Amino acid sequence: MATDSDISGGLTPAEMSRSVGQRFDDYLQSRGMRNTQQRRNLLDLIFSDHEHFDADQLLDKLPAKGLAGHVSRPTVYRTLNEFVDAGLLRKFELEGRSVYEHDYGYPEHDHLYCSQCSKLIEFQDDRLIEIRKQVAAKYNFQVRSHRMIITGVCEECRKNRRRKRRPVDLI
Amino acid sequence: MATDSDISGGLTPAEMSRSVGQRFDDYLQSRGMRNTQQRRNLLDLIFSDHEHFDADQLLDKLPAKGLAGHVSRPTVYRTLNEFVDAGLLRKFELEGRSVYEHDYGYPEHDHLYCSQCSKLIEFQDDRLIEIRKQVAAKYNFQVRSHRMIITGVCEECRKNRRRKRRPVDLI
DNA sequence: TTGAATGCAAAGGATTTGCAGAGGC
DNA sequence: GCCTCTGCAAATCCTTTGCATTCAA
Repeated sequence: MATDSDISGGLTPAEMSRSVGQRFDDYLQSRGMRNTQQRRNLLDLIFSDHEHFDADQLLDKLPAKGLAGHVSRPTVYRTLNEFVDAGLLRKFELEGRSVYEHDYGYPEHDHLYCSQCSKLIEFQDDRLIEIRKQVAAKYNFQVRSHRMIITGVCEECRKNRRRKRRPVDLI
Repeated sequence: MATDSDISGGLTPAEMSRSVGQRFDDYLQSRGMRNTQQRRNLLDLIFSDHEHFDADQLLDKLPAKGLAGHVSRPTVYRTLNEFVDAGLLRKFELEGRSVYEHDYGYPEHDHLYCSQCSKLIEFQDDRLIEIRKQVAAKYNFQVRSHRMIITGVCEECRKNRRRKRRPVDLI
């Protein structure tokens, strides 16, 4: 395990995007929803790489207002919820914001979170699944999912620690 | 392990409140801050039991506005941050809100979260600490803390599942 | 007395919603 | 053409902040 690329399923972004697109089409079909330009724009943008992102970061990556391909803020939020619903994205809370990552076709994993530079590092450890299984059995709890986040300081920030300020603040 | 009472340190609430009070006094002293009526009210209320809560739930437990012992909303928020700072409370995010639980004198643990009734169940498993240690070593990551939440449906809600609606919605 | 803390009102940031017009199917 | 979707503006929710007053030390 487990940088972002180590952990991926082995498909190219283009292949991934195609199969994700099919799944989303099915989702739309089954609900009588429409395959709009905006939904396609967002899906393409999101599945062109494997990064974690929040709504604002996604908006920043979109063409500016007025340009072709732009999508409004409310539609971005609405569509992100649809993607989660369709099983394409997973959502979790970090520092009061919603953060999204690929779900469909992407192996289950957890995260290290650097509180200095806000970087998320993925890791995978099967023992977590074993533990959650045992705990669930003990409490007669029906598991849907889990989320483990280890917070601290990443390797890079440890090296750069001449000052205590965040790199972000120094820009 | 581990209902709330199983997991606790074995002190009575009164004993706990006393030692927590001392720690908070030290915190205030060391920063030239004042031991106000409002801070005492909140500390007493919070450490009279071991429940998880958010700011609104705490406000609901306080005497109503106008009555003795009431504390305003901004002061509640300010004081909760102080308690976290002082190491008395731990804070985490759930469904977009900040949730608080006892930290000082309370063993490290993780949670099962019921998505139907919003109940939090505590559990403790030392293997998680071992895993986080190993993962941290692999990524040369300096751990400060971790948080694991297993989401699903609790025993009670599984039994009551004649309807799919939340108990909350039925009231 | 004096600076810190409180309460009020208002601001702030993230996200959602009502509605009229645009656009899939 | 019908009905969904979009974009706009405004609302909502949670939390924080500015400021005059109150109060602990």
